[in-house]
Amino acid sequence: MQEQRASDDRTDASIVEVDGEPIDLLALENQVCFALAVAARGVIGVYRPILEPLGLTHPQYLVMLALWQRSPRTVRDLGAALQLEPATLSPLLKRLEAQGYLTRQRSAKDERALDVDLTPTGRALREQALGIPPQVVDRLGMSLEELGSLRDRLGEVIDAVQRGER
Amino acid sequence: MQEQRASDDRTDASIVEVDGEPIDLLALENQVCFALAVAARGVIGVYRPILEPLGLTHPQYLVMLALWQRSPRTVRDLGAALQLEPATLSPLLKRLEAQGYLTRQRSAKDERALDVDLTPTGRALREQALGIPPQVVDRLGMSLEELGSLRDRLGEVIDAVQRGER
DNA sequence: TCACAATCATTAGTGTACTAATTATTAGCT
DNA sequence: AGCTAATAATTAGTACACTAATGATTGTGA
Repeated sequence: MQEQRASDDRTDASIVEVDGEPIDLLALENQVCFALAVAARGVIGVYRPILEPLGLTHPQYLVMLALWQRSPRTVRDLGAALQLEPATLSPLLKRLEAQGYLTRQRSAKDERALDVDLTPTGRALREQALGIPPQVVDRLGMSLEELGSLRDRLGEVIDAVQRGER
Repeated sequence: MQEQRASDDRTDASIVEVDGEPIDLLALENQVCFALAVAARGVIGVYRPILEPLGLTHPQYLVMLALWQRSPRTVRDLGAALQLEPATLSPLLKRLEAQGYLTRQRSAKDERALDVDLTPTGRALREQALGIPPQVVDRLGMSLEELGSLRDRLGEVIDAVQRGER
C-alpha cells in the first residue's frame, strides 16, 4: 500500500485561499516562471525555421538586431543591450565572425575593449531580416495589440528583476 | 566615407506606421521575443539563489513540481507536462537521481518506458519548497494580480505556438 | 507468426548561459 | 613614476535545450 501524499493529505500548506478559491502554490500550472520558460522556448522555436535560411540562431539574431541599430560597439556594450554576460557573448560573436557577418578587433582607444562591427555581408543581411517579424506574427496568429501589450508587461517584469539587483 | 545605413536612409522598409506612429520592426526594444527571453532569464535568475540551498537548478525545480503533483510517471509523460524533449530530460533526471531525489527504473508493463519516482528525500523536499513562491513574489515586488494576469497571457502565447505545430 | 513500423529512452553533437578564475590593459592615488 | 585597484574580454567548467541518430521494446498487418 502506498500513500498518495500530495493528493490525500487533508491539510496541505501549499493550498492558499485567494478570493475564496483554493490555489495550490506549488502547482506547475500556477507558476509564472514555468509559463515564462515555456513561452520563451516556444517562441524561439517559431523563429528557428525562419532564421535557419539566414544561418542564424535566435541569440545570434538578437545580436544582429543590436548591431543593425548601432555599430561598431564593444562586447560590454552589446552585453548591456542584450542583458548577456560577456562570457556568453564571446563565443557567440566568434561564430558570427566565422560566418562572415561581423569583425572583431581591439579598440584603438582602449586595448582592453573589443570593437564589434558589421561586414558588408552582415549589413546586407538586414534586408533579408525585414521579412522575419511579419512571418512570426503571422505564425503566432496574435494581434499586434496583444503582442505589444505582452511586450510592455514583460518590460515591467524585467524592471522588477533589475530593481532587486544590487 | 562610410554610409550610416540604418540611421541615414530616408526610406527604411523596417519603419511601419501604426496609429500614425512610426515603429521600427527591427528595433530590439520592439521585439516580443527579446522581452520574453530577457524576462525568462531574469526570473530564473531570481530563483537561482533561492533554489541553491536545495541543490536545484530551475529546470530541476520544475521537474520536482511535476513529480510532487503526480508520481511515478514516465520520461515521456514528464516531457509532455514540462514541454521538454526526452533528450533534455534524460541527463537532467540522472542528476536528480544522483542527488537522491528520485529513482529511475524501467516500467514493468512496458520495458521501453522509464518510471520516475520520488524518494522519501525527494518527497520531503516539498516542505522546503513551500517557502519558495512567496520569496519570489516578494523579491519581484509585483502583485499577485499582475503575476496571475501575466501567466494567463503567456498561456495564450503558448497556445498560439502549439496551434501552429503539426 | 513474423516482418515491419511505431514508440521510448539514450547518446552524440552544437549552441546558449551562467559563475569563477585568468589575462591584459587602463585609471587612480601617493 | 609606480603601485594598486578597477575594468574588458576570454577561458574553464557545469547545466540546459535542441536535432539527428541509435538501440531496445512493443504493436500491427499480411
